[in-house]
Amino acid sequence: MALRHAVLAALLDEELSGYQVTKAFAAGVANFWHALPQQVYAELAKLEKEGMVAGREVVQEGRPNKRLFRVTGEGLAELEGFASTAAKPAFLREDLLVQVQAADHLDTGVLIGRLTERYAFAEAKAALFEEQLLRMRGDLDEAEFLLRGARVGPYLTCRRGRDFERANRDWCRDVMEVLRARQTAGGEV
Amino acid sequence: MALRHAVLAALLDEELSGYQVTKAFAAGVANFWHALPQQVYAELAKLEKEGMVAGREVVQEGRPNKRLFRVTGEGLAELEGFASTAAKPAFLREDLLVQVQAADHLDTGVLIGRLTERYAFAEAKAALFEEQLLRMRGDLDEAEFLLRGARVGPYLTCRRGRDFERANRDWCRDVMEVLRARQTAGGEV
DNA sequence: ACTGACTAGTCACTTTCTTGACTATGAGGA
DNA sequence: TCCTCATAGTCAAGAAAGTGACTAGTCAGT
Repeated sequence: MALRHAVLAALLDEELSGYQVTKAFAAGVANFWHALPQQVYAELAKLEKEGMVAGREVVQEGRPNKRLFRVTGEGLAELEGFASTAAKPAFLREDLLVQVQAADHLDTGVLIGRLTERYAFAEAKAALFEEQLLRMRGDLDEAEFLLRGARVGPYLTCRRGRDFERANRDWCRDVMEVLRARQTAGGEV
Repeated sequence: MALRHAVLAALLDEELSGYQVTKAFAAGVANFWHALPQQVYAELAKLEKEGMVAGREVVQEGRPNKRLFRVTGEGLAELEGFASTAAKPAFLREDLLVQVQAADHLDTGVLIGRLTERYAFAEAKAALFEEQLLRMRGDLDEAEFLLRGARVGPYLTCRRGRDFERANRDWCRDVMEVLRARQTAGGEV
């Protein structure tokens, strides 16, 4: 039941529409969680019913009206409660890891294909996070921003996202190297 | 539907009982996936019905009998199919990230508590993975093992698990440093 | 004699996540 | 004019994952 808390956390700093929250989750502001539009809207509806968020209709011209949500006092209390109970650590859960686990029994060429894809994805994602970090800290250098910046929470989670994807990228590179070296060595013998 | 493939991958190198697979998943051989006993047994039953794994009863003395499973040709084909379709990249999905995202609105002391817990957990997990790696490569040095060792798949995924937990540990440390520095700086102003 | 831990496994239930489709409106380009 | 994309959101159904409780025997320690 952490999706609700992720939604609350996303709404803390700004008033957003469901659509905007969705975007945030899709893009990678969801460096800290991931969810589809349907889940986001459903969760927002539940949160509103429970009084954790308050929505207000905004009439727009030239595009559909929207509802902006903000976190209420109760919502903040809920988040505080969540933060004060132990967080369960996440596990790595990647299809690619399962595939590499079976590497010795599968075709190396196919696997290298998967690794190449994941490498490119990780690289792109890391670059995206890096951009976000730059935007967030503006013209301050990182140390200064972390000490005196207004909101460091999103910055810190974004940094974790960046480093995670960098680690994925490096791991893909290393695994490909090993697989290629073994192919060559296998030929030698 | 990757649990089934994770189970298949776990059974590739050795014939295991459901209980042993469970252990593997619980401990951290599940560096690449995580599942509870109930899920493992249910998946094994399904896989057997579909002919992906074959079980055989082993009568034991002094302890309950068990059923050992091995992957069949069909099971291997299923894994090959899985490896040849694109792997969907995983996202970070940690309670603690959600909590840190909201850091600017929550009590720093409470958060540092969570971070300390996660730090210790990550440290312990990383050490465990490191031990496993040592066991797997025996007296060979890493480069030699990766080039000539019999089975490198599990080694490579375990290395990813270790590095993941190290990254978690380092991130926790950095976040705590930032939060503490800001508390002090806040007091100054 | 009792307690707790380990082996080996199962049932029932709930929550969460994912898939796929569908409603509208307006803007910009071929 | 038609097509596609972006905004803004909803419904229904199903697969996957997680929770809690429970059986039953063995072994080591207190």
